[in-house]
Amino acid sequence: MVKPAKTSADKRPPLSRDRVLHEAIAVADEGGMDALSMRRLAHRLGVEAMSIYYHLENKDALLDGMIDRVMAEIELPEPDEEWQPGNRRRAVSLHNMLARHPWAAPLMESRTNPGPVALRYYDAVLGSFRTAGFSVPMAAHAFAAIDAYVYGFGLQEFSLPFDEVPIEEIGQAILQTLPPDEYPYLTEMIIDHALQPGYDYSAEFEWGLDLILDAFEQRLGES
Amino acid sequence: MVKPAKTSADKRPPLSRDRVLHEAIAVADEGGMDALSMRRLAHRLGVEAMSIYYHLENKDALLDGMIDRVMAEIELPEPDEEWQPGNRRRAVSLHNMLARHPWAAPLMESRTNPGPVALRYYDAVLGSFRTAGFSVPMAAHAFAAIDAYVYGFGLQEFSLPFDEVPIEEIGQAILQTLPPDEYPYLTEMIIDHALQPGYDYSAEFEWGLDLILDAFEQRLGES
DNA sequence: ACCTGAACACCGTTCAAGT
DNA sequence: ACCTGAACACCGTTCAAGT
Repeated sequence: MVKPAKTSADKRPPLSRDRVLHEAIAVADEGGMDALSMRRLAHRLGVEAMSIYYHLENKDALLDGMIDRVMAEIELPEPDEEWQPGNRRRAVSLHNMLARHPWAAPLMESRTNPGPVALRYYDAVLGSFRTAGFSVPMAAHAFAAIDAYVYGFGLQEFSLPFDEVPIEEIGQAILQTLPPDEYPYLTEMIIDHALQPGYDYSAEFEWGLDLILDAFEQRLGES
Repeated sequence: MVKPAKTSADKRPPLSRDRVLHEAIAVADEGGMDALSMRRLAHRLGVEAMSIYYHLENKDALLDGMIDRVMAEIELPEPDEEWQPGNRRRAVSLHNMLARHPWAAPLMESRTNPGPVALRYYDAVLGSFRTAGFSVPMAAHAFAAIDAYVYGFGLQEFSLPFDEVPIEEIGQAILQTLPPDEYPYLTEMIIDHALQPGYDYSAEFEWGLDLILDAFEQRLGES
């Protein structure tokens, strides 16, 4: 008997850990963490909910796997790169990753078992500071401060459901209900800054990032 | 007929928006966001789940109410206070609030309708910068950078379930499974820094905060 | 005015069973 | 080896009904 050749429409690729993780990230990217249920994910994979449990132990393992995957999207500082441009590139690419995966920031910080991708990432970043002459405590300061800034900025920037409604309308809407003499500085900020034509909030990210990087450069020179 | 005097054990105080919010915050503080279900909350209030809906429209309104309440715990910069000590005090008290309510950081950033408490907070912070001579764009920079740092730091510090297990054991556990020659800088950081007797991670927060505040002080002097 | 019971459309997960 | 169906203990919310 000859095995019948299957047409491409005939059958989906078999379920696998990889396919499940890929689709889970897609679901979370589109609809947020609330949209990611085992049942809905299974439906998108053309399979029953219970089938997922053959490839991943439970939902926690699914979340760990998703984090490991998106962390691989972060560019590492290169060994032959100066610490500042290397970490600038890393921070910007982390920021971009958080833009693609708005659900990731809170999740990354609440998981306890770092995968190999995470460990390599930590080691590369710490290495970039140490080889540039940072002391061990100073490397800890730099890692903590830069990452707190990047995650925190991403948290406010990307966890808002502003994909459809442009930020101007939000500002306008707030202005409508705002007694201007009760909140003069907030009113001023919205009118004279946030609602100005050239305003670009994402430029704010790199401004603050450079402030922090420059501050470390300075401390390095002092010691 | 005389109304019978009720003994204190006889009856709980009647349900109210205030009691619901108070208890909801307590539940989230103890068990995290996952523990907060309408049914469990109702049970703690000695009431059926549906009773809550009389006082709050739905779970979203509950979350908005919780955020408004915890934001009231943040100390505002005073009008007669210098911008730097005022914002240092504010940032530290925000950090403390996030320590008490680890669930708050991701939630605060994902809500869209700021209550009166939030508006007053924004206005007070912006006012402290403007009266100190910050331009409007510079006040925006400062607010964005400082708050990104505080929220991001709190995110990594408090969303970990490290209440019971001390951080040393975590470090030890990671070390066990870590091939030291593959991750030399990470190994060094854990052994020579994180596991040292005097190590205090919470001191890291104020170190980075002062770095950022000083950097703004400097830019102010330059312009 | 304030609270409840039953019902609906969902969850994650276990476990025995199918191929 | 890989997938499924039925079942369990949960969710948020609607709606009509109780006092």
